[in-house]
Amino acid sequence: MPTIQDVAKRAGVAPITVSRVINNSGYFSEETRERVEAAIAELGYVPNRLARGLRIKQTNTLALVLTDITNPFFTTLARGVEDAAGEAGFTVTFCNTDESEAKEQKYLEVFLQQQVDGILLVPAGSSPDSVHTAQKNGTPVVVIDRRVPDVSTDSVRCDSEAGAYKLVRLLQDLGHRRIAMLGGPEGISTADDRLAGYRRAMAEIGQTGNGDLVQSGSFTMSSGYEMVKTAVAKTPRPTAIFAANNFLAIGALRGLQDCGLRVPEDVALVGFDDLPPALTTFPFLTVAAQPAYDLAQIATKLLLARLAGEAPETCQEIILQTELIIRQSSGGSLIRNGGCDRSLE
Amino acid sequence: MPTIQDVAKRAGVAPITVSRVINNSGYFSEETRERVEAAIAELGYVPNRLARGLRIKQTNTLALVLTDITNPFFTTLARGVEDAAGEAGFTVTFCNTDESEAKEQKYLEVFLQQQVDGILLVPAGSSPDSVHTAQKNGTPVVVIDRRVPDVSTDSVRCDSEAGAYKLVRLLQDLGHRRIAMLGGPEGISTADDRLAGYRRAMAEIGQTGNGDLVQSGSFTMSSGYEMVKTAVAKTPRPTAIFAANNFLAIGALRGLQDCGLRVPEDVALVGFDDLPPALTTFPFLTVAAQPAYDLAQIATKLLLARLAGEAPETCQEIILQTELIIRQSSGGSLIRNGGCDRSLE
DNA sequence: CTGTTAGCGCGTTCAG
DNA sequence: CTGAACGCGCTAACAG
Repeated sequence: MPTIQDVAKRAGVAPITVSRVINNSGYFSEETRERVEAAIAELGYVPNRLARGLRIKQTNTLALVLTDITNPFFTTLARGVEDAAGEAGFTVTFCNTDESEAKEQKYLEVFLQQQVDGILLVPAGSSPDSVHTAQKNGTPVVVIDRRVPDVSTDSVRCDSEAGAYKLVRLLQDLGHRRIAMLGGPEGISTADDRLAGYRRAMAEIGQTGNGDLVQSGSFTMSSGYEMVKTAVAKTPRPTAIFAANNFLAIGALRGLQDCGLRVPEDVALVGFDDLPPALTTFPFLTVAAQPAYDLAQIATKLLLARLAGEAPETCQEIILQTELIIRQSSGGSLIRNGGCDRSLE
Repeated sequence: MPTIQDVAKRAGVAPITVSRVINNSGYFSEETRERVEAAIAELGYVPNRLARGLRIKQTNTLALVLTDITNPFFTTLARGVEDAAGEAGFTVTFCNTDESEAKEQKYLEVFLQQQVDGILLVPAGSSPDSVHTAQKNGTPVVVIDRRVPDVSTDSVRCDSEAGAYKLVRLLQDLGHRRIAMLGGPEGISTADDRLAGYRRAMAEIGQTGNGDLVQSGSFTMSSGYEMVKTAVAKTPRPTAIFAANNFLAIGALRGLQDCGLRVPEDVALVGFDDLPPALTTFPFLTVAAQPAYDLAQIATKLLLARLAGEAPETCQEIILQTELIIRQSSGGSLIRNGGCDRSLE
């Protein structure tokens, strides 16, 4: 592969001149620019970013650490990050921790070694280690979607507590009193906050100790499937179910169908996180939807501002609200079409 | 940030000795290893991969160029690549071209500058430029999912022609003769091949010139929505629709519902690419499913073999088959539950 | 406007 | 088993 030296020789100039042309920095005449560009084209020269990064101590790269790349919420997030970073001339490197703190640590280490300029992190657990590691290294971090305890860091997320509260209140307004909760992993702030929102709403109707109606699992379809079966086996049977994320809701729906229970006639169902329209055969689930794309844009811009030294000294904590989207699965008087073809509506 | 020199000083050894310990190469005593590791821990030393890559001319990084990261087919692909690469100690860098050849060129340039060791490419168009650019640079490429004309390169994909043929034959076996096709972008091999499969099946029932039944658009929900409306406006109305990918199928379903047409009673519908169960409220669409994860694993292993110099000289072209998954949307005698709750089945 | 010198952090080469 | 010298490709700092 040709180097900047080869280009310089061919153009009859010094390497630094080639560098100036490539990066459009400093001064050079129009004529030398042409000569250099001709040489670059003739040789098929490709600048080496490793060498450049080593020299200038900046790579124009951001890292995005996701916990589950198969979840549309996170792919939408990824789009938002990529779009915002791209506009600023930054490249994004993704990875997928599979909700494992060990993987998270490993990837983070790799990113730091790669000298990424900043990190957008969806934490896989409640350990502050990753954030600390990055901060000790002097690499700015913005935490997305979830809280991490015991660290001071920029963070951008949705108000899960309020979203959950709204959903459960909706169910209560529809007349439900016995509402089961299918929760996410304990220690994950989104799971904890959604549970808190549920508890607050339930307390308002005088139910405080309804431990038997609450379960926690993982953010997967199979977990939703298992938990819902346990939930509907209780006596008396819950009349409504709140699933703490999109995969849990789908699993719950499957489980209810397998039990021969109709949604919403026999059991109402609401979930957290919407499914993209392009992936949904029949929009059916009532959900609290998070503005994933906006979340990502805001987080990325905050990180870029930090890198540019333009952000305020103190840590920023930005919290967006969810949107309640009411569809058939919650049932009740808000939906009026009572035919058998509701799911084709 | 501490460098290898700092660690060396602290441990009372030469930098090269630290290097040997880190990379577990060459010889060193147990005692020096301990001293070096202690120094690394005390200083919080993080090796600089830029410097390492610059020196050894290898980054242990693969690039994965995707056209649409919101499509589950591609996220599954990404998982497969990441898993296979991770096992071999390689890191994966993703990007998203949005089906734009210009973006593809831009990202490719960046990846080459970053000195990635190999590239997995889902081409956004039919131009061989990207593959040529990489090959001229000496960076191995494996093309995934789609064919690229006029280049000799490794490639791994599914047999779209045969998959489409199977789907259309299924419709024909169910009695359909007037079958409309909602195609993808011309020039994208998967779109072209699926059209070819459709044509072959239609020719077998004596229909060769059914140009009015064929449309082409983009691989999006809105395109499917538009095209299906045009399709059902024809006289006589088609009795079945073949959508060339998952987003097109969803869009078609929406369009049919908006026209007051029931699926499958009024119009049968089949699609290409399955939707992940965890994202599907009601499994409903009959599809030709592609083994995305396996595809990715095979492609990655092929690329890694190339890098290791273990692959045969000649270009490999690996073609997998699709699986026909029959659900309600194709209708007909193969489904027997004729109730109104079929979509909740 | 252009060039020279030096060094980013690491690992190969060769010598002990 | 350990180390010294050198260079990977690039650019900051300074000279001219």
